[in-house]
Amino acid sequence: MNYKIKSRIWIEVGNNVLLGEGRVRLLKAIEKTGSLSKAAKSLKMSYKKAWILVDAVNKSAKKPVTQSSIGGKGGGGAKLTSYGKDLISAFDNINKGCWEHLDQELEKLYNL
Amino acid sequence: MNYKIKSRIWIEVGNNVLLGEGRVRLLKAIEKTGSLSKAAKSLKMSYKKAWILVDAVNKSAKKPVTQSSIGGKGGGGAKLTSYGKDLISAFDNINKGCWEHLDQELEKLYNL
DNA sequence: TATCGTTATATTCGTGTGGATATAACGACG
DNA sequence: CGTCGTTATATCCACACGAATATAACGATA
Repeated sequence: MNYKIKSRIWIEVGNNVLLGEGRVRLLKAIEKTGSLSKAAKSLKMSYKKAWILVDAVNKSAKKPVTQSSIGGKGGGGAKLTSYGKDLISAFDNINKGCWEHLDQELEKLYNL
Repeated sequence: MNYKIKSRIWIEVGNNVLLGEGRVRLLKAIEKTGSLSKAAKSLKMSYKKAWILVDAVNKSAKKPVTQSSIGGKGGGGAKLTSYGKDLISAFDNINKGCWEHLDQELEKLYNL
């Protein structure tokens, strides 16, 4: 009866959260805009929160996920490392697989 | 490198959350203790929060998930309906399947 | 060398969430 | 008929979290 199965997945390394859906959204926005402040604005998120998230990602990851520059043309900016892009691809792949798996499980609720 | 993929799933009906991991834990505690207050205590949860959760479950579900009585021997109590037990079984089944699926996906992170 | 937009960081403030508390109603039972 | 432990509900309060704000540092470029 109109059931939906929803999910949130995240990747931990040690005791720290490395990537979750919110962090991935933010990283993608950085990739698109080339700046942390613009990325935050595009997601209607405060700069502070965005900065804390990116900082946490880089502290948990084995290699830097973003590379930022201060000053210079346009005031500076931030972009993803190729390692960061690889992580995002892996996360998206796993997350999509999870959704598809759960969609198939919906039938287990049909008679309830 | 010591990656873990974690997940939370929940079932929605319409726009309301029907069951999530916390609610299932609470319902199982009710089944075990026969009382909402004892269930809350066993989970170190306030009675208020427990009551609100159970109320939300019953309001979202098509049929009652718990049945409670006030007064009488022992002051009253709460127990699961057979419909409630079926829902919990389905949830556990789907959740366990999700974990196993994600465990297999871990290999996608091995080289990162 | 002044300007500009960004990164990076501290501080203050409002708000919503949960915890603690209080209380009424209830019904079996001694 | 009084006691008891529970369900059900309202009220108050503390704390954590995010939003908003302020400010310093930075480097290319005009």
